[in-house]
Amino acid sequence: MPKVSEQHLEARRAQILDGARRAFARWGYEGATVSRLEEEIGLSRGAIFNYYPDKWSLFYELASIDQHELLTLLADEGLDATIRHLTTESPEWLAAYLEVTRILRTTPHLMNEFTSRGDPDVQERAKERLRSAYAEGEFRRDVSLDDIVVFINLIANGVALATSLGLPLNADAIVTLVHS
Amino acid sequence: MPKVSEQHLEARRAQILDGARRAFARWGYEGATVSRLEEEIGLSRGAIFNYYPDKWSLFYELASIDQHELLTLLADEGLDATIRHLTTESPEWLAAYLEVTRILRTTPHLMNEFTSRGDPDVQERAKERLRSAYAEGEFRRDVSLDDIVVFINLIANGVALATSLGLPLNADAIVTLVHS
Amino acid sequence: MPKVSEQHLEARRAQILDGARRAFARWGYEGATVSRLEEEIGLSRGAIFNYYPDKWSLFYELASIDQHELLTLLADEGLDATIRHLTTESPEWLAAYLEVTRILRTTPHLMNEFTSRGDPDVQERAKERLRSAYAEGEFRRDVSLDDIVVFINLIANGVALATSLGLPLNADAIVTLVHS
Amino acid sequence: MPKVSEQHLEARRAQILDGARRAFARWGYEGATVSRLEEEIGLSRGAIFNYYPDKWSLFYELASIDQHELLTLLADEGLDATIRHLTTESPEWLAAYLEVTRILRTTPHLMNEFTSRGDPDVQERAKERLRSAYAEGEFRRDVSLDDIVVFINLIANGVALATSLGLPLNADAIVTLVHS
DNA sequence: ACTGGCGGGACTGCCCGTTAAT
DNA sequence: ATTAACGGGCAGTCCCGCCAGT
Repeated sequence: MPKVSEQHLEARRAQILDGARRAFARWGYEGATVSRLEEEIGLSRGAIFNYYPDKWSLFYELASIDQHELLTLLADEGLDATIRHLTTESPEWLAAYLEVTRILRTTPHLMNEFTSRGDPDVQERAKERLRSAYAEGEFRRDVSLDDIVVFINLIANGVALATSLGLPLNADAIVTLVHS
Repeated sequence: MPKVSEQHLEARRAQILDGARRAFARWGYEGATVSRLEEEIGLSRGAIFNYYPDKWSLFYELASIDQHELLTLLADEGLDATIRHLTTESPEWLAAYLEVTRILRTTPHLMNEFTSRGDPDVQERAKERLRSAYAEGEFRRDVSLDDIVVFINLIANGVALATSLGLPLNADAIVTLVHS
Repeated sequence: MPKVSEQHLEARRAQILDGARRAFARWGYEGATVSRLEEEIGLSRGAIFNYYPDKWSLFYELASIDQHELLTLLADEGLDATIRHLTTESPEWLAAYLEVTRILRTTPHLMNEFTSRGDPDVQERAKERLRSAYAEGEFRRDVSLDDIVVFINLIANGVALATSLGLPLNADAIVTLVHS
Repeated sequence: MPKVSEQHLEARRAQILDGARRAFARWGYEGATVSRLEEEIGLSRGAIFNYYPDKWSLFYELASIDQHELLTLLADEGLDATIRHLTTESPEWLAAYLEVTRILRTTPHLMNEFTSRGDPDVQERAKERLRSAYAEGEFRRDVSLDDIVVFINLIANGVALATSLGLPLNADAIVTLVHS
């Protein structure tokens, strides 16, 4: 029997995630000290750690949400829309996202958890979407679909990184180059 | 009249850079504490900081060496060789390289210094190489050279990031996809 | 809505200042390492630096309190009482006070802040007190008031320094010598 | 059988002392790192520590020289000249001199050594000079000579401190005020 | 539910004096 | 005699997360 309504709890979680995303975007993961998280979120340590056990799980939650969104977009709207989405995404947030690869790399436990997370259903749908696009000749046929998937991943990463570095990207050109 | 020979000094610098690269590769930039640098390098703080004023300049030196190598490769051997080189580069080291984008991003002063560094001559030669490849029709003509350069940067970043994340890359496929 | 009462906070501040004064008195400014401050205060780094941003501001606060006390004494009780007060002040603390002149000297920024701090009202009252004492012939007239003020400062500093060096001072003699 | 002439050794010692005095004056005792001493002296650590076992003994030597000079001046030229000398002495050096009182205070061993050092003969002559000045009525008679000596010490210290703080001193006024 | 005081660990960079090398 | 590489200690301070208190 919670003292406050479920809605209140949800609103708090949203508030915390929003603020945390801003803080991570602005300062990066390590640069986003708990103190800065407090500022950006508008709640104190106690409140934040009441909802998320530690800083990492906050970030983890945000990354999971993103991954889900991106895969859903890929499954529903296709590759072009996804790439365009990436180029318009907050560069700073993407940079923070990239930053944590170090933490993942140096703590294998987290790495496993991180990569195996996500809704298998959406992942399957996204893969299916790419498969049919390949079948319909949207991509070059002199390279296997698997390699194309890797390449697309690579483009996505590249876009993320370039965006995070502040390089001006021409989304149209990239979309064109990826195809045929 | 230095106490030790120039050779000794050079050897020490190499030893330090080598160890530092390993440490950064293994632990990431922030994860590579000075203590771990000491371990990996095999020298004490006193020795290390006798050659480089601080941790950052150590990393900076390594990054500069890399950039120079890469541009030289691009200028001399062309794009394909460069991409292949990237895919065989130590993933861990690349990850560390990516990690510092945060530091660069949040300290504009360093960002400027970092991006404007390097030998202008090599940079020009690399650009020239791409220009002539474009003129010779190695790349698609429905997109401007500028956009292609951005795209290639993007590929490079993507390769680096994918490699750092441990994704298995098929260099041939990527090289193929970049062309036409 | 703070977690602890204002009284608690005040008590903590007092505890910290007291301990810090003892530590500075015992070990001098530079000699009072944060570790020793912890010991003397009885709180951890975390607690101390929760109230004061750094070691210097701790010292600064103590010095400000002292200066205010001394000027108030001069304004209310006059010069003799002030000199007597100085001779009974903790020699060790005065020594620490003198020690920081080096820090002030070598960092002009701090010097300005340090000398321009304090309540102007009390300063004015103290000056006024000296002015009327001069007018009433308490001091020699063959020297200007300005020079006398400098001289008094000098005496104060000298008393502080002598006290800090452990010289036994005869307050009566000094008071006598300062006058007419 | 020294390899170099005694003169050379003496010159080196002088060079070291000169540079050290400048460094201490500029940076204070603790602020004068060995590196800065090297710069100012123009010799390396090895050379410096070849002549003086450590930083402290360097300072000690300088302080001893000063004390001797000052007492000699007092004995030969009298109080006024001594005070004037103090007011024209390098303020920075005096400040460094004051700074080490902390070190002396916190290490009783050094304190004893420091205060008991010096040529007893000169000390006696200086005292004698003051005694006769007192006898000839140069100072007030309503205060004992001992107290006057303390007072003069105090003035000296005060002058040193004030000078070190950059206060503009009117030597004439001070000399006047000390007398009669 | 929420606050923020607090503990204590860890970081980088600096500093002094030793010592191997010339 | 002189150099400078080098070891190792330690300083200040920041930071995360716990939990006492409201």
